[in-house]
Amino acid sequence: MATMTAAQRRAAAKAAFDEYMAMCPSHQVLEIIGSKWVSLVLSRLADGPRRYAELARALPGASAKMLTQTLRTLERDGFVARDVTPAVPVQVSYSLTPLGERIVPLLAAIKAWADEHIGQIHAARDRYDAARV
Amino acid sequence: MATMTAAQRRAAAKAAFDEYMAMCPSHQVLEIIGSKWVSLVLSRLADGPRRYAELARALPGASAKMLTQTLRTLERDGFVARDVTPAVPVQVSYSLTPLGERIVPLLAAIKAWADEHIGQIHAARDRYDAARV
DNA sequence: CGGGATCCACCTAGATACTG
DNA sequence: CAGTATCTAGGTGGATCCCG
Repeated sequence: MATMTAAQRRAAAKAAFDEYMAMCPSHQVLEIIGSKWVSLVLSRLADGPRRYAELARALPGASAKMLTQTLRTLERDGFVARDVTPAVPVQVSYSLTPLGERIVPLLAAIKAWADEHIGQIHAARDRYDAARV
Repeated sequence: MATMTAAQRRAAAKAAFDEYMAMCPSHQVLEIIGSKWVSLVLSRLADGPRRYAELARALPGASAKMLTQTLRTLERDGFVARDVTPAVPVQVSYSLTPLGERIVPLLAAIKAWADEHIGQIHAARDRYDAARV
């Protein structure tokens, strides 16, 4: 119907925007590192290769499913390598690829910024929350 | 029961880990900027103050609810300022605070990294996907 | 204009159980 | 050891209606 033109136009704009978002490199990277367990896993692997169970022990908050999912995604994106040693029982080791090592400094930069400004963020939160009690 | 000791120990470790995560500055910052619309809103405001409707038009993919929610969170965290001009109808303008301006370079660094490495990520994805067809 | 409130559909993450 | 499969509850975002 003609009465839906405005809605349709909005839908088209939204679709185009979604497509743009999906293409935007910085948003894709943000989606990767913003994922809950990625930074933790990456920082563990930055110290050297780790086996699955070692990662699981180091990250008690992550369920096996999430850990596997995180590792699969990172493997797919080329940040980590998965090495299977056929043995009984099998041994699987994860390590950073060159690309994975290149993102470590970025993570470090984010951490440095966070450490420097987290106090201001908390102060702002306290102020905001106090204002609307 | 004594048989639950292992499970209890895991639960305790998870709780401690969750608490640590909640405290970790870099994870908090990652949670903020990893939020879907934050980087877009911030980049818009980096160019100067914008009114609510202007932001909504610039971000067709965001529903009014999400835009409001994003702006509220950013305001609470001290990144943006909300200025209300009492008029009929009322005018609300959003702008970056000094803290908000300080995060712009970090976002720029992420963008630079993303632009430089997105090709490798896509190549890795293609390789991974092709390998398991 | 700039939202708040409400309801709903979807997706995700966790728990559980099983396997090579 | 290193996962996979299934089920389900809870959270998240969208749509809609209403208000100052």
